[in-house]
Amino acid sequence: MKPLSARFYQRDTTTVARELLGKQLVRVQNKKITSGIIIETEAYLGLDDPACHTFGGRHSERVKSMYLMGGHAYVYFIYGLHFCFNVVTQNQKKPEAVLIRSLWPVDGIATMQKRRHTEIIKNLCSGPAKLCEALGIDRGCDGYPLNGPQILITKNISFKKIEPKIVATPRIGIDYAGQAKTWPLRFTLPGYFSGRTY
DNA sequence: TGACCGATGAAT
DNA sequence: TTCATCGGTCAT
Repeated sequence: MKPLSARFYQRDTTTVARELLGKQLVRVQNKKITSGIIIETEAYLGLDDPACHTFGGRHSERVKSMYLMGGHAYVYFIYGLHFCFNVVTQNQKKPEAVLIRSLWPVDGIATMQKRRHTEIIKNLCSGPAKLCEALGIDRGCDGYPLNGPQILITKNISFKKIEPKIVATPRIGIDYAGQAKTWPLRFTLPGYFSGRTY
């Protein structure tokens, strides 16, 4: 399992959000491996994006990881009970990120079922907070590099195969963001995994 | 110090 | 569609 290079992340955020589809997110914790194929992402475009936590150059303690070089994790706590996992993109001058919204479970499914308190496969990683719980990702993972050993992202399905299937839609849960709520920055693979175990 | 609100999930 | 639930943010 060779992790993606840092250069993969240090590019245009929308491009990274699209190309992360079909990649495999791997979490190693207490010698337990859980992983899944990324099937839904959202791009957050930094200083000029009203939906982004760094909009207008906000630089609080919570978002400090977004100012790391591309290739690190940004994990934050939301709604008083959930965590969301993001991949930092670009560079320190461009604090942008990609929210990972759902996975197709691959490794460690029994572990995920235990952590999620459900046997139902489709409920394990089908949401940003669900996949964090299934993979054991919390605020302690904030700022981790994405080339291991605790968290890494590897190639899996070729992007050429994925690309024709990608559908772009507006992002979820950002009604406050004015015009930006219509920007097509959410990327999914509708039906791609139907007929499989997901 | 305090009010407000959220990149959600689960039950209804 | 409703609500649980509390940290982050920003205005006092």
